[in-house]
Amino acid sequence: MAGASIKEVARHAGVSLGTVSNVLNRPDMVSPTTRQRVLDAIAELGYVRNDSARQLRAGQSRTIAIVVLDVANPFFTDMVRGAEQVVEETGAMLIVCNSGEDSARERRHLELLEEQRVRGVLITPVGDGPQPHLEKLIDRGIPVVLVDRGTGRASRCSVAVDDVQGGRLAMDHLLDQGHRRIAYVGGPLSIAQVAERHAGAAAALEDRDTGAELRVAATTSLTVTAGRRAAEELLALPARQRPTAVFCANDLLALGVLQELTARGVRVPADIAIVGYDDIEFAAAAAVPLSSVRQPREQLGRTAAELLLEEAEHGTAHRHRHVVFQPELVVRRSSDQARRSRR
Amino acid sequence: MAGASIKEVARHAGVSLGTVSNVLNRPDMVSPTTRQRVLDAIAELGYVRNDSARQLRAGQSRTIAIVVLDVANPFFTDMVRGAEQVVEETGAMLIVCNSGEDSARERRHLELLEEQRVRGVLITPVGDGPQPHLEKLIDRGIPVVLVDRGTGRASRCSVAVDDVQGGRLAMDHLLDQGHRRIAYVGGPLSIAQVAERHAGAAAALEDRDTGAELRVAATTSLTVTAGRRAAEELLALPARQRPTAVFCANDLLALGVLQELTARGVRVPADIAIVGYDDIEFAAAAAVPLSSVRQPREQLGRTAAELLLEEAEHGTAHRHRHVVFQPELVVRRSSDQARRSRR
DNA sequence: GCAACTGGATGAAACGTTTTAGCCGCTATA
DNA sequence: TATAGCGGCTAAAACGTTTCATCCAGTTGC
Repeated sequence: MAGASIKEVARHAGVSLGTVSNVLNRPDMVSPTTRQRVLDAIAELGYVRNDSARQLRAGQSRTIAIVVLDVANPFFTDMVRGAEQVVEETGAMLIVCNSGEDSARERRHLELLEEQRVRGVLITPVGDGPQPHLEKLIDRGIPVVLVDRGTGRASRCSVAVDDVQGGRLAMDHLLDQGHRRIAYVGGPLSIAQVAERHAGAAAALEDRDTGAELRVAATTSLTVTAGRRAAEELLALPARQRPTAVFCANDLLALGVLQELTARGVRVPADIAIVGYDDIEFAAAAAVPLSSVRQPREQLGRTAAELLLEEAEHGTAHRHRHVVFQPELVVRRSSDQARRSRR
Repeated sequence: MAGASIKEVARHAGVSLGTVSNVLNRPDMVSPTTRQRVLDAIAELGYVRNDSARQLRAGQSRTIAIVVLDVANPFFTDMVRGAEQVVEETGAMLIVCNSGEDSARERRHLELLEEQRVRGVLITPVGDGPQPHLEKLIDRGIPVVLVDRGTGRASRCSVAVDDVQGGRLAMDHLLDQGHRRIAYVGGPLSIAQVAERHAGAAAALEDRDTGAELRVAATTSLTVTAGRRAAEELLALPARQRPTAVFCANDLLALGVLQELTARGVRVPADIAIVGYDDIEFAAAAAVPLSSVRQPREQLGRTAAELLLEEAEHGTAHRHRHVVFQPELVVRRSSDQARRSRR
C-alpha cells in the first residue's frame, strides 16, 4: 500500500508495464476491457504516479515558479493569484518562493529551482543591478519573465505597470477638480516607483498650462506613520501656501495623511483632497473612502504566466516581449468635489 | 552547456561516475587532487544536479508543502514565514500552495504533492468535515500537520491558538477597566473562531461576579462595513443600554466600529472602548490605535514545521502531539482608560 | 616476504517512468 | 492466396542519480 509502482500494477492486472503507462497517458490506445482491468488494479493498489521518474524521463518538470519579494504584500499575492489561474489551466503547478528582499535567499531559491528543472520562472528580482544567477538560468534555456522590473532587456520578457502614467492620472484628476496647490507625499525618491509616480505628476502639470504648483513633501518610508508626519508638516505651512490636494505615493501614506487631517479637524475632501496609490483593500473602507490609482495586479500575473508558457512552448522561435499595463484611477469620496458634502 | 550530466563530468575529469557522486555527497571520501579535478570539470561544464533523478533514487523529495486557505491573508503569510525559517535551516524547500477555500483545488494540490512524494504537508484544510484525501496521504506514510484545525485527532499532529482564551483576555481586560455593559460584535457564529472568542468572553464574565452584561451584536461577515453597521445598531440603543465597551471578533470589524463611532462624534475610548482581534498591521496605525488580541502566527508556523520534521525523521516512533498556543492582549489607546485623555 | 588492512577509486544495479521498435493475429485489398 | 495495413499489446532502452560490492595499490605488522 505504501508505494506501488507501475510494475506491480502491471503484474496485478496481468499486462505489460507499457500498457499501464498507456492507460495513464493515452487511454484510447488501449482496448476498453484491458483498460478497465488496469484501472481496477490501480485503484486496488492505491497506485500514485511517481513524478520524479516522470520528470527524469521527460527531462523537464511541469512546475512553474514565481519568486516574489514579499509573500505578505498584496501586490504580489494578487499577482500570484493571476498567475495561478493561467498555470493551472495547463495542468501545471505554480510554486511560490519568497525571497524576502534578500539576495542570498533569492539565489538559493533559483539554484534549487534549477536543480528541479522547472519549466520557467516568474520573478521580481531583488534590486536593480545585474543578475548573474538569472543569466545562468537563461543560458540553461529556462524561460524567465521579469515582473515589474527591467522592462526592455533583450534576453527575456517582462511585464510592468506604467507608474509615470499613474502619476499623470492622479494629477490630471486633481487639476480637473480645480486644485492649483498640490502636494506630492512620498519618498525616498531612490525607490523607482516613488520617483516615477512623481515624474508623471510633474509631467501632467507641465502639459497643462494651469499655473498650478506641485510641492514635494518627502518621507523616509511608505508607512501610515510617515503619512501622518507629512500631513503635520503640510499643516504647519502658512495658510496661503497650504495645498488643497495631496497625491500620495501609496495608500499607506494616504491613510496616514487622512488620519492626521481628520484628527486636526481638517475636512476631507472639502478642505484638502487626497489621492492614494495601489488601491489596497483598506482604501475603500477608510473613514473617508480613498481615491486611488489601481494597478491591474492579477492581470499582471496572468500575462506574465502567459508569456512564460508561450516561451516554454515555442522555445527558440519565441520573440521576447515587454508588456506595459496602464493603471486606472478609482475616484472615491476623498477627492470628489461633487460629493464633498455627502454624509 | 545546456544539460551536462554527472556522466559527462566524469568523462571530462577522467574519473568514474561514482567518484563524481562522492565529490558531491561525501567530499572527504575522495582525495584532494581528484576532488579538485572533478570540481573543475563541474565548473567548466556548468553542471547542475538533476533533482528528479536524485529523488527517484532516494524515494522521497526534500520538499515540504504548506497548503493555506488564502495566500493573501496575513495570518497565513506570517505562518508561512515562520515555517520557512525552520524548513530552510534543514536545507529543504518549502512550497506554498493556495487552496483558496476551494475544496476541489485543495484536493488537486494534495494529489500533485503526493505524486511529488513530498516529505510532508502542513495544511489548514477547507471546512471542518472529514478529510478523505488527507487520510490517504497519511496512509501513504506522508506526515501531515494540521494548522488551526482539528486539535486532538489521533492520527496527526496539530498546532492551534486558543481562541477561547483570547476571548477571556479581552473580556478580563475590559472588566478590569471598569466596564459593565459590553458588546460582542461578530458573526456568523457558524465560524468556529467567532463562536470560541465569544465563548471565552462569556466564560470570563461568568467567572467574575461583577454583574456585568454581554450583549451580542451579530454581523453577517467579518468586514469593515459590517463593523460600521454593527456600530450604528449599538448607537441606536437607548442611552442606558448602550455599551461602554465593544469586543470585536476581528480587527476589520473593530476598525469599522471605530470609524462609525468617530464619524458620529462618539469618543474612543472615553465614551466607548474597543478591543479587536488578530492585531493586523493596521491596528496599530488606526486613527485611534487599536487594542487587539495577538496570535503568535510565526510561532505557529515554526512549531508546525518542527513537528512535521520530527515526524518525518523518526517515522513510526513518532508520537503525535497537539500544541495549543496562548494569544496575547496588546493594549493600545482604544481601550486604555488611563490614557483616554491623551492627545 | 607474506598476510592483512586501508584509502581511494570503479562498475553495475536500482529507482519508476515514458517511448520506441517490434510482434502477433486479424481484416481488407488486390 | 498472398500482402499490406492495423489495432493492441510487449519488451527493452533510456533518463541521471546514489549506493554497494568489488578491486587495486600501497602500507603495516609479524
